Amino acid sequence: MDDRLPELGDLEREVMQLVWAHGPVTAEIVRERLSRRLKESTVRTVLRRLEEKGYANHTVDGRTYVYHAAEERSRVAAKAVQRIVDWFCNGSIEEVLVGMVDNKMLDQQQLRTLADQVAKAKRARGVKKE
Amino acid sequence: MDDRLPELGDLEREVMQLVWAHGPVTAEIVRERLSRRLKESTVRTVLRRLEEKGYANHTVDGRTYVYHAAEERSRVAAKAVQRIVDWFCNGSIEEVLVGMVDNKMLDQQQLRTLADQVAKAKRARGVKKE
DNA sequence: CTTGTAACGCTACAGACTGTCGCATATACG
DNA sequence: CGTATATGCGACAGTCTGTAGCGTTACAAG
Repeated sequence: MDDRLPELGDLEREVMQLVWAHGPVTAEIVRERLSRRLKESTVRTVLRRLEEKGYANHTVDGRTYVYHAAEERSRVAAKAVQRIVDWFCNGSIEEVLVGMVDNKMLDQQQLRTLADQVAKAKRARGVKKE
Repeated sequence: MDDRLPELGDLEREVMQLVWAHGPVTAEIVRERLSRRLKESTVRTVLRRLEEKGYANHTVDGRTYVYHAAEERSRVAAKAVQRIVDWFCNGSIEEVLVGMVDNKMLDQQQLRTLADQVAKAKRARGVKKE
């Protein structure tokens, strides 16, 4: 449940962005949307590796592979953050948040608003998911 | 001011932990504290690379190099998180935080307490630093 | 001044990971 | 059955990381 997803390279990350952004996609679709112009085989290799790494799944439609994100973007982000926290702050999320405030990446105003948003979101969803 | 620090390998990270934990250190000190038993040259190489990457500085004491962390641990962590946020959430910290709550890494209770702590910390320090 | 010793940086090297493909293969369609 | 197309596999170069040997330099004792 808390499987550590391997890190991604730049291209891999860009591809995942697309998968997350435009729902299930084929290698061809990804190729088109991609900023860089790459060969299909390149795209397919990346997609395959993404699957090996556990970031994506694929289903078959006719003879075409359709790739889906294996995990929600926010979930992956959360895990990545969790790892950072474990590495640099002995697991203290507080420390990171404080650091972010110190770094002007986040101010108390935002943090507070956030707490409310989260509380609301949880209340709205908590019922049907738990 | 928002220089992107390169990522660290496992050993590099472990060494940085030591630098942060036991203030300024020499290669020898690091070597002793390190879990793995490594050659001095190895440790020195890592320290040097850490400096090249901008994570550490060194001053000279006699003929010995003393390494200091170039940035606070919490600051580095914050930047790392910032990067995650940029990559996976279009810069929306909220999304990550929400993801963390969804993922049970953080609950509203904690978030709220956090907001208070931060506010207090900022008030206590804000005066003399700004 | 010469030499032993300790600390340093430089260079190297193998293994992993990543970006990029070419190519042999399999399969739906006419 | 042959052609086109989508697939996976294998490959290769470049980079990063862990790990270390070695030549060099500076300080201390003889």
